[in-house]
Amino acid sequence: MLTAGLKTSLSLQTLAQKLLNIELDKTQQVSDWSQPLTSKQLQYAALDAAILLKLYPILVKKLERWRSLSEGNSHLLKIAQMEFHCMPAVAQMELNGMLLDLSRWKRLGAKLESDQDAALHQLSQLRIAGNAQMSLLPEMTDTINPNSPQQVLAALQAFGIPVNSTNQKELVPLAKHYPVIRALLDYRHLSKITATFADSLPKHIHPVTARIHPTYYQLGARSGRFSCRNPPLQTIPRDAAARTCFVAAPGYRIVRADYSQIELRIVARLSGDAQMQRVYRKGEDLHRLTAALVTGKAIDAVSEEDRRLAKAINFGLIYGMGAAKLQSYAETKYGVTLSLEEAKAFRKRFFEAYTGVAEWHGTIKRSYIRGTKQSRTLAGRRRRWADKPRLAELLNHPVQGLNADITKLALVKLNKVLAETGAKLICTVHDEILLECPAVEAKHVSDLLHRCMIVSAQKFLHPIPVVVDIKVSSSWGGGEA
DNA sequence: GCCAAGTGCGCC
DNA sequence: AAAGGGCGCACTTGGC
Repeated sequence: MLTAGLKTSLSLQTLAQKLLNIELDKTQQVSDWSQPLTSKQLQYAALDAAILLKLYPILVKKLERWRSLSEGNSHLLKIAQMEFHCMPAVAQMELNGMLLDLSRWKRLGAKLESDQDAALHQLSQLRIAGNAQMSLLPEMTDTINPNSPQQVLAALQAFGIPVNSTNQKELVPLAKHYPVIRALLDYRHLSKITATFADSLPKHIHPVTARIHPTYYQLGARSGRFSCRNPPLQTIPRDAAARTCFVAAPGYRIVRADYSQIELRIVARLSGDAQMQRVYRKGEDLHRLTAALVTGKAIDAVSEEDRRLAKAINFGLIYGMGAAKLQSYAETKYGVTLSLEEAKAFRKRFFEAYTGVAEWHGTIKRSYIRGTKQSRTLAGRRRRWADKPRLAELLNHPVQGLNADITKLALVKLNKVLAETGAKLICTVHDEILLECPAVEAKHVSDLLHRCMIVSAQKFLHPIPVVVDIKVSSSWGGGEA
């Protein structure tokens, strides 16, 4: 069950070969280990461990050699050591796993399935406006597969709906004009959720522990983030209906904490942008400020829709999104309709208002033009590219990567202080950490978690304030501060 | 039947 | 001048 470890791209065999000039005979690896071990197997196992001692000093030297002058001469050994110290936390997460309220989950699954059937039925009933004689979808659902992009596209085009693709980006703007597209999107959403989550999660319940133990890949993402599989607990739908099914054991509570707007705070820190710094230092709302700046309204006149627009702008533009993508992103993810001209104008005003961000982009653009093939976070984490990276990758890595550094540092600190409590680490989702602890300890444990996360982020974000939202409840959903 | 690539979409 | 990033999974498609 426990598979924790730094799963790297280099095998031990390769390392031994390259650095020690030793050929490891791996033929024993696939031998039968269930019987009493042969002397060959014992030798193989011992050598596999002994080789690590020889590799250690060589690898440490290599890590020390990689210094970055621009980042206070920090070397890679530091970030590597943080990864090493993070490993026990990862092992704990996998071992502890999460508890799923199976009957609740199955009730939710049944509801989703009936909703899905209803959506499919609606799809078959709907007639296209202006084409009342023609029933698009009996044909569509009887003879074509609604999961086939090819067939769906052909059907939509046959009825004169102007689309080139059937993805959300194309369909969402059309949903308000064509009920059939609304129904199709509803169906697809429900079928995604039922297939990927409702049906699959119960299969991952461990027969002995009755809990779900996914695999966390400590360096699963090139940014330094974790990835998570079997099942992917980092992609559980965020609505309460799904997350309240992940529960604490009887007598226990789930304590969860997440960083508030961590990526935007990192941008404020890295760019030194005056407006962003000011808004965070005053504890104000960055999205409202952006809304005011791009629409020209006074802060108090900003509507909820303006604020949603601003979220799309903030999250999109800091990583170099263009006007056309901003337009469809705002529509698809935030339900805000923009013309291309508006998108262009907002993009322009965003960079006029946040001049520090514009300059930060300029700096990265220059290194992009110089053809750089690597990027570092403030903590010293390095990402390298075999070929020339895209600009957006260079813009993103210092931010997403530092978020990973901060969360991992928090896990390291947490592992130390949690030992004296009954709390168990059960999950982490990029900027969020979940613990499960005896109810009586919940207050104490949430204070510890809060402290660890704040201190870790402050180390890099100072003087930008750090905010951690923390909730205690009997499940992953709901809960109170 | 299997496999790899492509499409689409869940999360941060 | 312009260019969002990072994942994992279900399903189809096209080839064997």
